[in-house]
Amino acid sequence: MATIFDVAAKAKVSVITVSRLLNNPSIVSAKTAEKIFKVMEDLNYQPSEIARSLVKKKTNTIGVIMPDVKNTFFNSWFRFVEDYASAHQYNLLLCNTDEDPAKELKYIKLFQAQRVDGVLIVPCSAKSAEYLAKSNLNFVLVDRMFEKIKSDFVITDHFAGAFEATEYLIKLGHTRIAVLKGAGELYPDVERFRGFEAAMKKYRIELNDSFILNCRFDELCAGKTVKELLRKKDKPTAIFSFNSLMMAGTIKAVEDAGLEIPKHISLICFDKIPGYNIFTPRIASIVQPIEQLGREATRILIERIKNPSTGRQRKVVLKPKLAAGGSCRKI
Amino acid sequence: MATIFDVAAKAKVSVITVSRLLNNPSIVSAKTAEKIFKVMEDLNYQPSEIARSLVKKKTNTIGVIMPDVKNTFFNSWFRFVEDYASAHQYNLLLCNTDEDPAKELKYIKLFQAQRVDGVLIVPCSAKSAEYLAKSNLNFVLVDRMFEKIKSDFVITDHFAGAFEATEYLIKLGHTRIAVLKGAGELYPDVERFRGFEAAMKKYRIELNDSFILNCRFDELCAGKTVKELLRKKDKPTAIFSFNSLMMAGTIKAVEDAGLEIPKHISLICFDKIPGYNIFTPRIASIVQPIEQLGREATRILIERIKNPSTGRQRKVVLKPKLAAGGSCRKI
DNA sequence: TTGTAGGCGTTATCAC
DNA sequence: GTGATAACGCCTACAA
Repeated sequence: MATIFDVAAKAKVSVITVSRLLNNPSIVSAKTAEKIFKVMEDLNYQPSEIARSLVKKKTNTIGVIMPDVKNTFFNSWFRFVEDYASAHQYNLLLCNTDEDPAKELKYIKLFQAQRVDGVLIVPCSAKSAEYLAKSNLNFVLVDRMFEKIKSDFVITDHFAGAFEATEYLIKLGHTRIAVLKGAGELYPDVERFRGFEAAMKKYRIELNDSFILNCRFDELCAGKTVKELLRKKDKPTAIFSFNSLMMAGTIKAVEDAGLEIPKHISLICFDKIPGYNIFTPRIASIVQPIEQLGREATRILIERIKNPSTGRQRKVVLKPKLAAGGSCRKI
Repeated sequence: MATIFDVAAKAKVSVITVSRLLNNPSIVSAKTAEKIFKVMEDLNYQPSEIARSLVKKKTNTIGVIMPDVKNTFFNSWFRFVEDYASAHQYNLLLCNTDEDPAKELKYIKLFQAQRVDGVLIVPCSAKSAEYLAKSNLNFVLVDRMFEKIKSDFVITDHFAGAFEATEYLIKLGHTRIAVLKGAGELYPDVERFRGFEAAMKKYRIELNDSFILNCRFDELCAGKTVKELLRKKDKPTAIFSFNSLMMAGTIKAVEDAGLEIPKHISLICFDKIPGYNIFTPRIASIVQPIEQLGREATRILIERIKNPSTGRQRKVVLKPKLAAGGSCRKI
């Protein structure tokens, strides 16, 4: 690959003139500029961002860490990030953690070594966030935050979303509501459960332990769990799933049990299920403001990159929206 | 961020000793090594991959260019790429083209400037591939190829897949088969149509022009197109969609028209539709070997990166598989 | 086993 | 308006 020296030599100017043409074209004479441009063309010269990064101490790269691009929620979020980043001349390095804290930490260190200008992360462990906070990296937590860690974050108001969904069911007459939640300490999950509890409390409905179901955030586990639930005598009239994949498993289990939606059971969940637009009835869901989650997070990160000294913590909490659907019925 | 000099100074050794510890630990004495490691820890030192790349002329980065990560097919492909790449110490830069040739070329040049070691691309234009072929970049075309361009590629046998799907319908007794294809010159689309034609010809079924429908590869267009199709007197008994998003649109149009699947109309398509596992009946589909498409492409690319001189063109053509489903009925 | 000098491709600094 | 030189952080010779 041609270097700036080759260009300079062939154009019979000094290296620095070529460099200036690239970075500050106005101070190079038109004649010289034209000559150099031609040589660049001939040599198909592309300035090395590597070398440039080395001296500028800036890579114009943002590292993105998320659980899994296969998840509709995350890949659609990623596109909004990309659009904003790309419009501001930033490239994206992408890594998936599969909710594995070890992978996560590994990737963070990798980004550090790559000297990315900033990190956008949907963290799966408080440890990573702590590491980031102690590091010199600019970063923004997305979708999940940790009380004890002071950092910028952009999240959805999971509490409000779950509260609204629960209230929606209650107002339709449901009291026997099962929730499908994760077993761990993930921020959204914990908040959502708090929202659920709060709504139940507000309407003085007692929680039924056998309706509070912990499982992995995937179809398989949800399918099994719901299948068991539906075998019991004591059935819920509605199921609220904290995750769309678990809802997919739920739907299958419900159909396998020969029950109809919403005739025998009402369903609602967080995020749209994959293929939500062809599935009938439309599953009611709490829709997160994905576009803002992507755009705002990236905007804030770039802001911080440009002005790292700012001590002020940027906290963005976005309201989700309830999208009603035929999957919930009045009883 | 601490540099190798800081580490060397604090550990009271020379820079090169630190460097060696990083690159060839065995030739550094255990005592010195320990001392240096401790300092690294203290300083939270991460060697700069930027500087390293500059001197090694190697970035350990692979650039990935694809139409859209939101598409299930591509994001699942990407994960296989990531797994393989990550296991071989390569990082991934990701860009989406939205099938826009201008964006595509822009991203290729960007990768060139970033000095990525190689490019994995699902190209949307022959021009990009030509540019790549003329450039000094290592690259592998994925899912799509161009006859006139000599390059490594890993693709699915689209012709065979479409042939099999069509034959499947024919053997079920269908002759009035509509195809939903793209309007452009995209390799998979062209090949699939050839496969469709070949199967029809084999069974001496005449093509009906009004059953050959061109549209964009999205739900909306497919929905509209199929809606119109179903309003006509002359209806097909089966629809074969070349893309899963178009199939989603088709399903909606079919349901809107009050038709039942597969009672009134049989459906089959390429790739799994989003939410395929909860939709009933299961839509029959031609399943591409995504894992191999990801793994093989990455493997070949890395092979070429390690041995760029090899002139031999690596061509991998993978067979897709027909996954039957309740969406097709015998007539 | 450890160290010195030079170079990777660019830009910043100071000169002309 | 243009140019020489040092610096960015690391590694590859070659020496000791």
